[in-house]
Amino acid sequence: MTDQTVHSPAEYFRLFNEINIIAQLSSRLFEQQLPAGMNQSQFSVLNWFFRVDSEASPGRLAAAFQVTRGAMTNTLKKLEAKGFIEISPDADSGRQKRVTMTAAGRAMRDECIAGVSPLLAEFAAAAPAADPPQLIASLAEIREYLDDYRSQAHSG
Amino acid sequence: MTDQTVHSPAEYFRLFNEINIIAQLSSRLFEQQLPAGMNQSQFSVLNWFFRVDSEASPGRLAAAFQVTRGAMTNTLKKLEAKGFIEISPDADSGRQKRVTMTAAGRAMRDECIAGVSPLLAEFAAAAPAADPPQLIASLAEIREYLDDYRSQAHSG
DNA sequence: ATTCAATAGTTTAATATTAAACTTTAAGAT
DNA sequence: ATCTTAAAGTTTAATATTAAACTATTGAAT
Repeated sequence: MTDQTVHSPAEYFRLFNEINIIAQLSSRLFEQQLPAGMNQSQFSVLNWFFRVDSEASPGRLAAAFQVTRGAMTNTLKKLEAKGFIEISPDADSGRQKRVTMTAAGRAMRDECIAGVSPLLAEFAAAAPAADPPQLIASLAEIREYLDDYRSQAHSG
Repeated sequence: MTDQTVHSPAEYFRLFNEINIIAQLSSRLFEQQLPAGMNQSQFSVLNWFFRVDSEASPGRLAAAFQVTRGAMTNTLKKLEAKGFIEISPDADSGRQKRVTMTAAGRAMRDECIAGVSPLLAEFAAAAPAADPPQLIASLAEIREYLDDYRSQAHSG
């Protein structure tokens, strides 16, 4: 149990302000480094298959990225049209689908990483955040809180 | 090569991932607390007039929030239509405009704050971030870096 | 077995945003 | 003075997202 002072709501307000502006700026910068036709949402899905699991339902992906199922339907359609993923019926459940990444998808994921790496390297070299691991830990905590809050408020 | 002094690009990648997800979740939560017809962009402009200055050009506001001038034109139109701001010609410059907040705008800003306060208070009470001021400072540093980076990369 | 509710995915309408083209105004070079 | 360039704001087309309505499937209760 840490000895915390009570932080003001206004402080959290500023916190979310900063987060929003960074999200906007960084998303734009990143997307500019991606190969033509790719955006952050599409890349995130390909990268998820690389990092997390070799297959998933659309709903699982929507939950992972905190977007609506409709948004994920749209993103997956784009990826499927370009041959980066395959969408097949799920043998175990008629209402679910099974999404997997193709070889072309893996290649595109690598291309995206290559495109983004210089920017990230430059960023890491400049090191504008004093302690990234600590920062990530704090943000993860906030993200989990928000995620729980949403679940409670909407379905409970 | 340790990640202890020099931080890895991958770490920054995770950092931006967290930031993006939080931005998405928090924006949605906040907007749900605002009075009907108001969104975060519109509220931010009203709040800016409260916090920062009593008047501004559209371009100054666009720069403050890191959105395009086109986006700001759109937001200001909405606010003007509802009588929350006034847009008048600038006496000193024929190509600039002068935006000010009306009394109705101040009232709506207060209403927004009232709507959002319970959520923020709940959040502050739960205190999911160990050290908000430190977190804000780190994020501000990143935001400034990104802002500079963009200026350098795009204008020379 | 039938009914009812929940779940997975899709579709639709509305909206906010970007990038780029455009208009108008200002400022500087000659 | 005239021309050129930059700046401020608007408009347009494209796109991603949400919320809500919709279809189809599953599972549970009776």
